[in-house]
Amino acid sequence: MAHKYETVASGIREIIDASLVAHDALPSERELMSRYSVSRMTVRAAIAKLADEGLVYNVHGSGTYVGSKDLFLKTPKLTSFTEDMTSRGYVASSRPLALSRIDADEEIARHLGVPVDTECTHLRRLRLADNNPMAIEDVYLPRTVLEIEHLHLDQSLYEQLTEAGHEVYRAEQEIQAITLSEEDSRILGVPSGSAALSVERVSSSRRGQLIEFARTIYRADRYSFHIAVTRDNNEK
Amino acid sequence: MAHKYETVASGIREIIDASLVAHDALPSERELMSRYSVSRMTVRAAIAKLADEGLVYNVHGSGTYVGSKDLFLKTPKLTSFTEDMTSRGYVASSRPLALSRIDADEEIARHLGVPVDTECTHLRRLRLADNNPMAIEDVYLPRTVLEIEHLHLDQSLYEQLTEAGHEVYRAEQEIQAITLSEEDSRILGVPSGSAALSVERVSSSRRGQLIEFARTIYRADRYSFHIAVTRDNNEK
DNA sequence: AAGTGGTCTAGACCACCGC
DNA sequence: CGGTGGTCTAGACCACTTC
Repeated sequence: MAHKYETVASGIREIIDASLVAHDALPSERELMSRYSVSRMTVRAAIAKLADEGLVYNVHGSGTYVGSKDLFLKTPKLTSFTEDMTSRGYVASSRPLALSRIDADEEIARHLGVPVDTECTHLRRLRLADNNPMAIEDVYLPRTVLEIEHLHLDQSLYEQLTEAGHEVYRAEQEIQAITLSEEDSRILGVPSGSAALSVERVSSSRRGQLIEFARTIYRADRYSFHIAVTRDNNEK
Repeated sequence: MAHKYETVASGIREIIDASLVAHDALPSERELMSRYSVSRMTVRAAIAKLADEGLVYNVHGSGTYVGSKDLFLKTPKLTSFTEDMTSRGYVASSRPLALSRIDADEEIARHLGVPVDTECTHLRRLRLADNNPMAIEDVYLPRTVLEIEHLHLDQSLYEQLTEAGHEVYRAEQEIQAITLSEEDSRILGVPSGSAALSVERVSSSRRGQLIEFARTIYRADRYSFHIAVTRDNNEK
């Protein structure tokens, strides 16, 4: 355990697991200070971390309390398809449908922030969960980010990007409902004209460099999107 | 300006607006300390607030930088339909379709965490943007939260809930693609069988009490969901 | 090696809640 | 009123990036 506040945070987790339920009060910050022999700032750093995850919440002047279990879910996180499926209890797999070098059309160029006709790598994959079709994914990468010859279909794309010095840190996602094309319906094994969930993702590095544009089309009958949001009343 | 860190945060905003663009470095924390005559912790509190909003980001050992404009605004936030439409540049309006007292069925009871047959208030509204149908919204509230006689159709529901001591603080949302029913297609003015975006929301207070279950069905041709996500590599 | 953000101490006073 | 979390000071050392 590298840092003290992480030790304290783990300790608080144990206290909660051992003896507290939703809306019970935690020991006060001053009590935790002496219990772990740390300064108050360290206790507050630990609590801030747990509050960020929604495990506890603060009430000014009253105390810190255990959050309700129904609301445990973390802030939405950027995950790979494999991570996403694993967390949903499926075994993820993948079948390549196409891999080619293309010139960016207007839409791809706009999303990647590059000029039209910039050389790009295009990868189209069928994504499966427990060996059943779940989604069709199209990924577009500027050739300068990852050359097509260096792309290994049997390794995680994010891992390869990290190794190439383009670690994905954040992404913007646009979620919409669409009606499946004839071809996509056939690939996904659903009736033609079915509804589907389209997720367009633009990924970037910590420093803001655009790395990837991807569109994933999920079967509506097998996939939904779950996010937790909070109301920010303390702006400005 | 109540607190010093807010003053510092405003000052940093001004510095950015006046002379910095995306990925430029901010003055160092120690420089800001002396410039505003505050302690380092206060500077860090200000920067933490701005980083939370995505306006700046930290790089350990290097500096604090201005976030890229494309990526800064969209931390997912819990918004009312009116706020949402306003931020998208539309004028929101509403037309009540039904208001009744019902007994919770299994689904509603599960979402609201109450026994089946608990008395609830049900409000169904057509939501319009610039006077064009955008969505159909069904809201279910336990009667103990807001009695049907106290519900005013001409006032914001969230305002009324706040006044009744049930301020909505966070929500879990489930987003999926659906195929519109005959009736909903007619109400929304789209062809029968069109795809639509369904957003189910369970709202709760800061203390975790479940307040509201709502399902909003958006026209797929007019609405999409935009969220920014980050990759959390620092868990555990 | 110099400069940056990350963690931490040992105090202090303020704002808010509940009795 | 006493106890709580919220803000703040004036230092310190560590970890990391950059040159």
